[in-house]
Amino acid sequence: MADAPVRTAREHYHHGSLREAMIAAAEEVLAERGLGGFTLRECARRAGVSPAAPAHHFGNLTGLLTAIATLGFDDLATAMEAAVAAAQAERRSRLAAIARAYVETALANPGRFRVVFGQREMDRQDPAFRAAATRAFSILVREVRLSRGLAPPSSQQEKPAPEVLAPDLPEVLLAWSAVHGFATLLIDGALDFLAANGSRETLLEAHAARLFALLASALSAGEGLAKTAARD
Amino acid sequence: MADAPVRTAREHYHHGSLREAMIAAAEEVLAERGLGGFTLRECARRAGVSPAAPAHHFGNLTGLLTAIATLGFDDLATAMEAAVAAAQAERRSRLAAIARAYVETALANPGRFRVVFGQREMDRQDPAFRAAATRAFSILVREVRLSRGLAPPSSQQEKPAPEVLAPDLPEVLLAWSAVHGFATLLIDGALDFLAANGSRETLLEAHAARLFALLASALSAGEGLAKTAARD
DNA sequence: CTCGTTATCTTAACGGCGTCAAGATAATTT
DNA sequence: AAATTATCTTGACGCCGTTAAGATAACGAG
Repeated sequence: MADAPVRTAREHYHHGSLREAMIAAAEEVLAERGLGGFTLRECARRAGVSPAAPAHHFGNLTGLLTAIATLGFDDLATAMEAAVAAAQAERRSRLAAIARAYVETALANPGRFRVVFGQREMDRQDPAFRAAATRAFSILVREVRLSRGLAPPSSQQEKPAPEVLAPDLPEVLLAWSAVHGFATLLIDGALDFLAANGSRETLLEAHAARLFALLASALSAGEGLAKTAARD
Repeated sequence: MADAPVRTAREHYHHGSLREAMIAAAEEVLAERGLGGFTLRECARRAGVSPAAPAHHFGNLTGLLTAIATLGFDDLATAMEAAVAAAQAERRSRLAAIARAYVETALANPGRFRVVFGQREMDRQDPAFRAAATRAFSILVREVRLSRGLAPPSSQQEKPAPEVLAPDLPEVLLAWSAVHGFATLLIDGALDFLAANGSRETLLEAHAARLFALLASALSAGEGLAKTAARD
């Protein structure tokens, strides 16, 4: 909750830092009730403010969701970087580490994760959002290349022009799709039938290792892919 | 639209076949406005009926969505079977065919696909829904096993006890995750930055073949996986 | 065929939602 | 000190899902 206003200001007519308070409230509501129970009015209520107040800061609900999505994407990128840093060991384990970080982030707050991927109307063209998305994607591209024994793209190349990563695009897409799909299936409950009565965290623990190992071996085996795919 | 009532009955007090009419209207709304613009009242309106009428047939919105999800899962399974039948050629192309069918189904009506995977509250315990889900999953399990040169599980085994497919579970999960993730990323617009100004169908055409080939080779290469995965 | 019973649908209302227009109040600039 | 601007409240609008009460049709039993 954290009284964000710089100094008191709660009972003042002007809130003082409503933007931060709204975002904090929104994250709270998402964690507590999920995306389904997410409401602009409820966020305003928790920020101690009238339903119309947020309009000036975010325009409308879409604006608030875009802000949340941007933060969520940033956290995703941060979690991935942290995971890589913690497991610099071997190429294969780096990829598994970011995969695990990705899924764990999704599972830790599914509502937030759903906002990031636009399950509710938001502005994917927003510059800040695009920057966060690009950052996360660049990490993935870099790690996929590393895992295949290739040089990562120059870090100057902030905006990954599609041509630059073209040769690795299938591998990157496979990695992202597999990890994102696993995360999505998990938080949507589509895999619950696999766990007699365990939680989704249990499901993750049970299958993540083998799944990511399989993915990693698929990517490195792909070095000779062109032929392999055509072989049979 | 299709005037479903068995005979006239449109201006009658009793609709006659409201259940079917509601489902048809719901599919229409989903196709037209997506899940975001989906509304029980709008469906009732199109069925030519008061907002309270559907309650008797579906209980509430959740009931309607569960019915839609069941049909959607069934169509998914049917599309996969049809794709396999059309491409019986070779093991590898069978898997690519169902993968393509899966993604194309998602792309053809994203709103419907989102309902199937519970982006809006529904009853995943509903027996009819579970049956449809099990059917689709069984197809995937069978095809993954076939692609690895193994005998498919006996078709008697309608309900795939987790133990039965345990040895292949990582492969099945990778396949499902990759395909589902690709479909999800596509319909959520997360991959739009890859297409300068093309449609999502263009994106699919551009990347599906290489992506699915890579996936297929990953699965068959996994025959020696046990050791690889255990090594950690 | 008639009559009660049951299934189906309508009307009217409730509270909650996102959003907008008008006005009040504080902060900031001039 | 006054004027301007930014911020927030109030009150209203239309739409939403759901419910309760009553109207109407279909149906089975006598």
